[in-house]
Amino acid sequence: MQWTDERVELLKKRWADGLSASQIAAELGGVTRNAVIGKVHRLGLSGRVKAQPSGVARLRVKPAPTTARRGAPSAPREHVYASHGGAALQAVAQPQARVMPQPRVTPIELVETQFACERVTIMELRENMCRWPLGDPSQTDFRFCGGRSSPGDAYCSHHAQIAYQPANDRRRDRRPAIAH
DNA sequence: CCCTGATTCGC
DNA sequence: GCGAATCAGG
Repeated sequence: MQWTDERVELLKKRWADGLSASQIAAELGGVTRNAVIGKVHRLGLSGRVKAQPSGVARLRVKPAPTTARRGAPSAPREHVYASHGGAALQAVAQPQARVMPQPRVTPIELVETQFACERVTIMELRENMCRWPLGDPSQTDFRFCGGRSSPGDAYCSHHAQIAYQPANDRRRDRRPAIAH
């Protein structure tokens, strides 16, 4: 694939939108996230507006000329960050919690977490995560189980058991009620 | 492990 | 210029 003007423009836009490199790569197609990141750097777009904590410029010392080749794991690159933001972190003192932590337990959670689902949002859902729905898809608190599933499989082992329950097994209610 | 961006360097 | 391999981090 080549970086046509159109693709570059879309890349710029999505990058400005805050999408991750992998997301952009998926949208563009034909490129990996590495390609996207590489291009971003070549375009000089790197370093998205990340609330620079203090006035400390994120200076990066030029790496000393090294004899180590790419991929030499035992050749430790010297740490080159001039600042790690330590001062800025200290400046942000944690305010005392004014409100007691509350065990917010909604009825839905009572029911749905009985099997310790990950409860991921659709954005967090990945290929190898269980897509068992939790709750009302029209509500904002709708989640998916998110448990580990074999890549390509819709559900985790637990929910697959429910989903693919053979019809002739249902006769005498052998399995626990489908509560979740 | 899943992911993120950053960097190097052979091509 | 491109991007895989790698690093460093969340």
